[in-house]
Amino acid sequence: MTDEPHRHESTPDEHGRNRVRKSAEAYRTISEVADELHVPQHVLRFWETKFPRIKPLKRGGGRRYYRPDDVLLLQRIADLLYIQGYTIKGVQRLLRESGGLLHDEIPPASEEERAASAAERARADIPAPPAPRPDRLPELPIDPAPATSNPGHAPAAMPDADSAPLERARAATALLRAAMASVLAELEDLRASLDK
DNA sequence: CTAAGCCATCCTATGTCATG
DNA sequence: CATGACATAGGATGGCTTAG
Repeated sequence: MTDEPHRHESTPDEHGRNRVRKSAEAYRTISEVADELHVPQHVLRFWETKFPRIKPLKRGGGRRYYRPDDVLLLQRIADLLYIQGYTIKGVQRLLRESGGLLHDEIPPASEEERAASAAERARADIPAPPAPRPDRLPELPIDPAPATSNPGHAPAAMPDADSAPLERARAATALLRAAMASVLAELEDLRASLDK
């Protein structure tokens, strides 16, 4: 089979690099996916070992080519891990329990799942991991990726499809940044007073 | 016998480095 | 860009000893 991953026209990316812009259906290399998700490459490989459902195409030399489906799934995993605060186990269970459902259909944090995940955390005594300051950060429900409910059509991957959850994630990130900046300022003050 | 304290080991979720 | 080995920090777990 000549499953040559298809590329598309080339345009400079936001960094000015002349990067190949791919269509929604295009296959992506690990570096592209890592860039897109803001996750280091080794983390993607690590996830591959933890989530058997992540199965990028491998071509000669062992190079990975991620399908849009894979990218979506990875996006969802990243969201659950980093935004929702699930553990890998929790995400694994979500995927398992969601049966055949994939990325765009991972049960949007039903009460049971929330409870199960909370129970798991309680058992492990995990304090709501990336411990976003509860008094400041907005609740980010596992988005049901509503826009993706156009079965058989353009992959949910692309911009508008997921923009709402993306916006929420961005808002949360901005708040986190602000919180971290103030913590950093405090630490610097402390250090300054210690240096005296 | 039981509770408490200490220590070693394992696990998790990455991160780093070497090498191909 | 790939794989694999090793490192890390914090928490969980289990075994052993000691004191009441």
